[in-house]
Amino acid sequence: MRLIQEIDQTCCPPLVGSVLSETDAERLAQALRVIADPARLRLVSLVAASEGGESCVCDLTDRLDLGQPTVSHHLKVLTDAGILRREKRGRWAYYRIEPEPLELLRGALDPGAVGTERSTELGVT
Amino acid sequence: MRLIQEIDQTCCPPLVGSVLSETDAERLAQALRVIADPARLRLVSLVAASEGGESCVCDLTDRLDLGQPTVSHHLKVLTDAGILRREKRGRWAYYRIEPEPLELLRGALDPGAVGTERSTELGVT
DNA sequence: GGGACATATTGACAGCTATCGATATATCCG
DNA sequence: CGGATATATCGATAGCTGTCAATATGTCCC
Repeated sequence: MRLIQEIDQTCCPPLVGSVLSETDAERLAQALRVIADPARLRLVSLVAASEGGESCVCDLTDRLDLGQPTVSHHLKVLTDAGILRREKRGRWAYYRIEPEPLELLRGALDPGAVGTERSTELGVT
Repeated sequence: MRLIQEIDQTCCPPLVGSVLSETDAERLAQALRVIADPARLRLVSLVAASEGGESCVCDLTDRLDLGQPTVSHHLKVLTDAGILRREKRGRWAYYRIEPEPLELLRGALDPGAVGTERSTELGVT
């Protein structure tokens, strides 16, 4: 039983700039854990690089040296997180990138204030 | 026994733009796992927000609701990854952010080619 | 030296998760 | 309907890691 772990607007306050609350840290960590896996990184990379911007599971399974259930599992994790979108057409399931979540994660990693004095200007709690 | 897992220039080819090799995916995943933890995210956030850009361990231990050995462990993981730098002065150890690794990770997440045709232009393997 | 303090290391353990084989579900086709 | 194909789900397991208590190391000061 896996919980939905959608990466939404509220998941990713910037890592630097103000101190992360326990809740925010938990949320951001959960979002990062989704992509902190080699198989899932390769899946995202494969889908993004595929022509038409989408891949069906069979293509992905072929290239990952992992069993089909395992690939399916990773795709579910990525989809639940909102990073991939699933569309079923006939017997096949096609996955494509949903750009926003990755962009949000990226934004959370650095607002450009690392190592500067800006951090103290922003009302540290 | 923990391996050094320095995040260097070679760790983070872009996630999107070409297909990640198994090795690159493993490296990037390892780097992401370092920050995919709520305690470590809060540590980075705390250090970045502290005045002077540095904190000693005692300050961090106070604010994390975790035991001192646990905080020390997380600081070691972050330091081994190159995200924090340790400087010992007297009895105290001070940690500060090393901006580059986070910036590299951030860069790996998206070169701006998500969902565009650019990915196919870049020589997909 | 010796006590107090700050931090690091060690060893143990519980919880999580990546993986697999087996099976279920769903869709197409003849 | 029945077989074939594509994907998802289930149950089990092994390996990893975050956490802690106990202890070690290092530093200052009297």
